Amino acid sequence: MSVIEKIKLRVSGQSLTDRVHDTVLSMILRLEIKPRDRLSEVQFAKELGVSRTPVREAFLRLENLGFLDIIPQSGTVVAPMRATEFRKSQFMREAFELALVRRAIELEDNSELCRALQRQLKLQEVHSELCDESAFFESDEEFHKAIALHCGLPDVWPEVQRVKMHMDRFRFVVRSQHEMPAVLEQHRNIASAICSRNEAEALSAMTVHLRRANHLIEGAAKKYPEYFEL
Amino acid sequence: MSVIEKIKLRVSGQSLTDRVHDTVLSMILRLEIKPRDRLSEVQFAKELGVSRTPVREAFLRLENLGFLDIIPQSGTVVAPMRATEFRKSQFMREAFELALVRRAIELEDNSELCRALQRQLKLQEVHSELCDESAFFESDEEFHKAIALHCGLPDVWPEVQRVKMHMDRFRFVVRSQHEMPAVLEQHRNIASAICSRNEAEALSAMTVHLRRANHLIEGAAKKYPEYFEL
DNA sequence: TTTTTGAGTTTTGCATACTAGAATACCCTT
DNA sequence: AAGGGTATTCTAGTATGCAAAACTCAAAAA
Repeated sequence: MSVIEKIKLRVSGQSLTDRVHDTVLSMILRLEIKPRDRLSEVQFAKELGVSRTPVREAFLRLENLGFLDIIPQSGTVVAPMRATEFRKSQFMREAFELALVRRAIELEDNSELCRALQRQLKLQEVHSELCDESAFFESDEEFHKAIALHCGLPDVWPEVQRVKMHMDRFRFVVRSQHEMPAVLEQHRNIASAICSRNEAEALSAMTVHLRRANHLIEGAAKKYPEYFEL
Repeated sequence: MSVIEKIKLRVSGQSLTDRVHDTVLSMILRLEIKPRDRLSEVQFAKELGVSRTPVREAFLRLENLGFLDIIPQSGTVVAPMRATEFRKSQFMREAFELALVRRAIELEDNSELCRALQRQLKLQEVHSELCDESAFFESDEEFHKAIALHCGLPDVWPEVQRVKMHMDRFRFVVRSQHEMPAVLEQHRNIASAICSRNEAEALSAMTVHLRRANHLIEGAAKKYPEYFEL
């Protein structure tokens, strides 16, 4: 029997390939299909009511993104959470976001950025009090996105998002329910340091924020060894 | 008549898709097919003696990489050199390589890295004297690659390479024949600053190096406006 | 002269059929 | 019962066929 019970095309992109891609990616990130789970092009095609072609093209995209391992003539599996992948993503995200912070501080007029950050902080206060995790998560993204956009680098944000997805996948396994207040506090530190143009402080605060879940990984690897590859 | 005269599969990867991908990418980077040139899946399939499928899959990969624009039901064109793409790639490469330099300097034992850098410098001296551009280019890559590898981040190098390709495409248009001595000098500065663990100097030298071609872009855009999209 | 419209061509998107290789199951041998 | 070898059954890789959207261009109408 399959690992999949019932699937539907979730997102309505343009092409079938896009929709299948978004659907499968969402399932991977939410751990509805788990690392090392075996996938089958024909099975997904049947479940989704499409042909193999868009499924295959979606799988190829997901392999490029590092979420699937396609073994020729053999099979396709959800990529295990690799220590190397984690280190790589961690490094890349730090490199991006710290460089963005530096730019944000060099900005001649950062008032608009500061307003945007404050707006998200207010939202996060509310979401934290209401324990609305998904809304908090969304505002979290907007917070980081705002920095990229106001630096005049809107194209960089999708790239940050790309590596962020991998980190989120790791973090999803070790998610602690009540980390919203801590994250909010870290965001406050980042925002205040940026707006007061304190570079050292801003870089430090962002580093702390981005590394917050690092020490939890090995615990998760012990708890779910079948997900990991170390 | 086609923009393509005679093509052969150049690289012998594993799958046909891989080979087509490498072939077309090489043609794009060498400007054998030019920005805004119209491509056709069927035409390439015929020329290369394969079916549409591997060509299509290669095209999709190249679209993801940002080298092709696929317009549904209309056509596929080589992506023009976009100012936004240039800024993005420039930012990303700086973020990566500066972060790598920081790590290299924090390395407890960087003797091996320094030896590797010196080795490439020696090679570059020779290649520069012999005016062997392609060999110099190769050693240039190895120089930057060495930094990533000796930081214990081998997985990051392919990512650097990925954004580097875009920059190289820009630089190919504005290539000045006799820049090898200047590049060699910049490499020397970088290597000596890294090996003497002078962080500020190393970052500055790397920044200068990575930005060396920036001011030439607008000239190139005037000379070949049909390649660019500003 | 300008615009429109419509037939025909070309394009990619998607579906399906086929091939070759890898994994597995099964049978035969010992 | 265990081991080895073969046949079957999966898989992804590739080829091809079909459909629908978009572009071309010429002819007709305003």
